[in-house]
Amino acid sequence: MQKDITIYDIAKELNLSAATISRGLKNHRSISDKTKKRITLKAEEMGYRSNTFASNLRQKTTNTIGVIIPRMNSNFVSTVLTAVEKVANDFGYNVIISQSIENVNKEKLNTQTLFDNRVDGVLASLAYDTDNTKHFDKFIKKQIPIIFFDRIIECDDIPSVVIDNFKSGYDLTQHLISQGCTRIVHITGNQKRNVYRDRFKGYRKALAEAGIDFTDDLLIVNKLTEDAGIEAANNILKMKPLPDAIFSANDICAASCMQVLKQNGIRIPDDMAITGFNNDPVSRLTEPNLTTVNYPAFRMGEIAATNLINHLQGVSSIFDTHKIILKSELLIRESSLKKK
Amino acid sequence: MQKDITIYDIAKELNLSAATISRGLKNHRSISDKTKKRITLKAEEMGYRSNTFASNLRQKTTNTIGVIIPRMNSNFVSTVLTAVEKVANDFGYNVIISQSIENVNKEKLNTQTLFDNRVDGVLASLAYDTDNTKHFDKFIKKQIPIIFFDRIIECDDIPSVVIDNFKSGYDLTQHLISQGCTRIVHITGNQKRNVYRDRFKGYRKALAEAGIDFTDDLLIVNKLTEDAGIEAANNILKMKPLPDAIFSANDICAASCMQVLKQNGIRIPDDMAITGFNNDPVSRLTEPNLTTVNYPAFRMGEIAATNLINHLQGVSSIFDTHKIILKSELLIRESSLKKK
DNA sequence: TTTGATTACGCAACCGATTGCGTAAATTTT
DNA sequence: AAAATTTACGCAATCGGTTGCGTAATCAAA
Repeated sequence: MQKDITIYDIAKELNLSAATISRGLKNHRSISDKTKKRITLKAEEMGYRSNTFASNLRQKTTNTIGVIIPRMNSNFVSTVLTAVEKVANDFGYNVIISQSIENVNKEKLNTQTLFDNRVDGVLASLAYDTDNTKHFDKFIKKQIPIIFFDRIIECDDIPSVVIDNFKSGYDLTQHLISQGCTRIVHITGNQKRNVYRDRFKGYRKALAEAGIDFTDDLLIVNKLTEDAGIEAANNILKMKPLPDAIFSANDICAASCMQVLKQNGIRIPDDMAITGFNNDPVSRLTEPNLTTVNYPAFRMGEIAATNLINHLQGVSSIFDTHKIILKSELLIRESSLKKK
Repeated sequence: MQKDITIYDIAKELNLSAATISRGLKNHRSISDKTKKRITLKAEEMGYRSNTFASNLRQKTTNTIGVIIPRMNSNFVSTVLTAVEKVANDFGYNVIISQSIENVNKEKLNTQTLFDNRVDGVLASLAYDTDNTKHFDKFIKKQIPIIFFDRIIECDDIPSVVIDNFKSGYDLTQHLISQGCTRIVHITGNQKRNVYRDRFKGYRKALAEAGIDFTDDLLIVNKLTEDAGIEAANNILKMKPLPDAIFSANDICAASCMQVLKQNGIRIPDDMAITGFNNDPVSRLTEPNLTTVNYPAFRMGEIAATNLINHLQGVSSIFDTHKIILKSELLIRESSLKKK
């Protein structure tokens, strides 16, 4: 295992100083073109690679952005991450990803890890039960920029990128009502989380506008997992009278729920219409296909990462825009289309 | 934005040397317990955080492991990553994840990035078309340990963690044959990739043992995506005579394929049995549920990461075991159970 | 009380790149 | 040709922990 080549080694070979090598490699203007060429050539020849740590230590910057997400095993999150990684790489940034497993305490640990790793900026989508942003204060104090995406908390110091969950919830519900549904169950997640809270509000508003009463027994709050969908279905089957529609706050839960209902002889959408949320691939595999809301995941990751990096590079400030709302659209499929 | 606290600041406050602070914080035995306590307390009080770069620079180690994966948006990969992250965190390691997007060239770039970031070790699952390990040589030269998992290339210098794809392919096919199927289509991926090649071999062997001829028109090679499944189904529908079973090398493709077949009046499993691979959640959402092979994803990530870190810490060597084969099991569900 | 062993800590060099300041050489201006 | 600029580069300090070696102080043994 040979020793690493440093700028000092190159300097010695070329009878130059390390300072000149450093400047030459960074294309500094005070180095003549001829010398620059000699330097880069020699560096290449010797197999030089810059030592990030020495550089970071001196420059107090890491060219790394940290991302906190609840979990990465959803189509939505992995798509966002793909976009973030792409943008970051294009700008020469590295990405550190950490999962909170939907747990505030793990999320707090994650912020600490990212902080200790001195990330230049942070992108975060919050855990189920995160209800304040105190654990992000350390970043703010050090003026390390943060952008929340999707699962956010409104907060003066932290801008965010989201979709209009309220409107989407409203649109979905209105669609169900337009199909003649009046007894619509809503399956959702922890109401601390903006996305679920807002969808629920949209649902309430649509009901109210249609003059339909809302009663608590129509609301199911769970983890929105595959298993939770099965359990929800079993509870729904016990309801009297049976509901005529279900609006689940994600596709996975809607899909497993639908399956159990079908197994119990419920015809979808005739006996019961179902809608999901997210446009996850499973929404296209259920039978009937699931009506859902398309979520611009890639775009969201792209925008969040681009804004963060532009801020870091002084191109623009993340504080120029406090909240960016992306367009989401209703995808009406057979699971909610009652035959006339 | 206040200045960062360093060990020198703590040293000044306590009238000690920086060396003592450094040792005290690392619980070095040559520092008295009383002094250690004073140090840790003061450090806490002053809000000290260690500067990783200074430390890395000096120690020539980064406590970071790099992971290369084709994509993270599959249940299998995200589960592996979750396990890797968990193990790494438990041992105080950081994880850098990079996606090759199933592309050798991107994979090569990724190895370079990880190399430049001086990761202490590497875990990799190879892209579709990777057919040699030359781009990993730089790690080997520097004695940076690598472990391949799942998508591997047999190679003397790089140990791996896998499942027995050959046996699983064999078992699945034998199961289909036991159900009376004789004309079994195999949908698979790039044959450069061990996982697909081995499953195919298992399939061939089961056929041969049952005295069933294999003909090329029963083989469909594609990207195993949702769309590829749809296309495959359309091609299968044109086959004369129709096959009586399909063995798809993953669940996603099997699921979308099944859907199209059903829409065209094919009854599953009576007209055509279908099996997938991976035990992806979608395998439980199709109707009928998909027969598949359970993949110990979490365990695989756990083992790969643990072995790598143990090697880094000198506890054991990754070269003790050249290849670890995890147990995978056939999950027989309705999609392949022909009624008698 | 003296000697030898042990404990507890400090000194200073180092890791490798960066950068403000200084200067010799080259070039332009008067 | 002398003076004023400009060009091109070097010196040396710096970033913050780490660690081999050295030593004063404490303690046990003789």
